[in-house]
Amino acid sequence: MLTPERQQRILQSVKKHHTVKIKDLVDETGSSESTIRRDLDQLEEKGLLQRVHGGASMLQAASEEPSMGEKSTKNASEKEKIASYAASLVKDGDCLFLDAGSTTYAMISHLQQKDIIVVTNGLNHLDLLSDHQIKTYVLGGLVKHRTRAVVGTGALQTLNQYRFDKCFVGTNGIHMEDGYTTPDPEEAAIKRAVLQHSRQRYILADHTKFEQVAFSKFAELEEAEIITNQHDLNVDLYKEKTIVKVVTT
Amino acid sequence: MLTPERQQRILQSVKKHHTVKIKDLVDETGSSESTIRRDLDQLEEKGLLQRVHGGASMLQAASEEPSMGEKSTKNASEKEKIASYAASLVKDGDCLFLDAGSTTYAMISHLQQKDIIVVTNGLNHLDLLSDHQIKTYVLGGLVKHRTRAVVGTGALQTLNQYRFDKCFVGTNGIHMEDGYTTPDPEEAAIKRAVLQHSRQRYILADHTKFEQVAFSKFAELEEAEIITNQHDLNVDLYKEKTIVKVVTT
DNA sequence: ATGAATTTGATTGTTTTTGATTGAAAATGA
DNA sequence: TCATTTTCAATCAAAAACAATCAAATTCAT
Repeated sequence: MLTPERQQRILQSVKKHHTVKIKDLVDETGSSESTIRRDLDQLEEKGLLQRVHGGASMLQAASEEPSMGEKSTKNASEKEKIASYAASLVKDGDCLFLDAGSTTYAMISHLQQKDIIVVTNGLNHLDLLSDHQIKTYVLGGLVKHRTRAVVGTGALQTLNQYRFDKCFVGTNGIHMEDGYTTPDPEEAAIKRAVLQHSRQRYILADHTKFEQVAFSKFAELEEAEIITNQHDLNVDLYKEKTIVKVVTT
Repeated sequence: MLTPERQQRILQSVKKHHTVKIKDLVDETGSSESTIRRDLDQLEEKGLLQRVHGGASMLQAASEEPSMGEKSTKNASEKEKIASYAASLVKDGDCLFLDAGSTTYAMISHLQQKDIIVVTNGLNHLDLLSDHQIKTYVLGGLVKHRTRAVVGTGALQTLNQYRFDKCFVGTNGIHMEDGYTTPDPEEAAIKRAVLQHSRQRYILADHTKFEQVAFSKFAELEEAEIITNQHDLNVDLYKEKTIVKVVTT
């Protein structure tokens, strides 16, 4: 692969995901770590991205949509921790569902070399899953452009064909009375169906999601375990209703 | 091979792939490395491409996503011409299927601002479709990493839910006796099912696909119209079996 | 046809790029 | 905090690509 092409791919990847790990770039391009490192140095020199420990991220100035961009980068390290722990729960031979969303996306890098089958409705996930040679099924249905998720009745029907050992689902709100909620009714329908078809059910949520309520409810607290990170809020109350794993490291 | 012809081929190759390796150009033209090197130097001198270590790439200015306006004017590649014509067949209100593959991919840019619904099994298509805000459904099923297509029984079942006004399908081989063929049986199965569910059926194929036979047959010649570009081969024989549109402009 | 001019392909030694290695630095986890 | 793991920067040898050169082949003009 020629240098300009490789660097172009790197830039695209950074633009698309806001942050990339060197390891993922190595997988994606097939080049060595040294080469990627040199590329990143050059690209930073040109002011096209920002080097960070373990990879690279977009420049602050260049992030066009402050709302969306910030949202997905802000709690990146916390999401990474949650994702890392979640991935450690996955065993060889598992068949799992990965919800669309940035936290579940972060899981993928930690799943490599596991002999598993992944089903997902997150279109952004597919690139990385391909890179890691993970056997992947995608739900069929309407493509939601904003969230890059597959939704709709078609997706629900596709889901009926599958049963999962474990599922990892994101949420926008966790609340004692109102359970798990998300803004989009169609995505909620998917999440609901996924939970119904899975033996073990995990909700991935950083601390900003607690005590929040969004429009569409997709499950009661008891119906899934919560994986979250450490924060001020005391989660003992929630622990009375379901298992809550607080990832500390 | 004559010098102007060779350099023309080089330019085409650069335009097509954005970057080319010298080795590939050597294989493609049958000339020696030295000659190619000299050609590249000259072409760079003229400002028609950019030399990079190991090959050449398009000029920075042109390497940005070419806007559709200029693309459709003169120097459109053969694939572009086919894609452009195919897109012109699409009318407001149509529901259509776009096969995975580069020619159908090229159609997408020409579909903007049409009020249509697109169904596809090509994962690479989704980004562009999203960009153009085209209402899109994706087939569900196994993700074929190499071709970035969705295949498998799941996809076939999903297909049963849809009926198309028009479908645009790629192929690897077109042959008088053996009909339309493609190397992968699973992708062939998809193509077959798509044709069955569509009112009007178009096969997109540049001239290299004629008189070729691949492993898996997915339809007889009569079952679809062919859209191709102009070339030496006389297609009258094929016209006895089905409609063949030869795109000239 | 003959000789000059041009183009081509092979060869040479040089430069650039690449990937692996190593010890230092940073992040992580207890 | 300290030990462990991960990432980093620097270095180096191998590989790939390069520019320069030259002889053979081709083309062209006379």
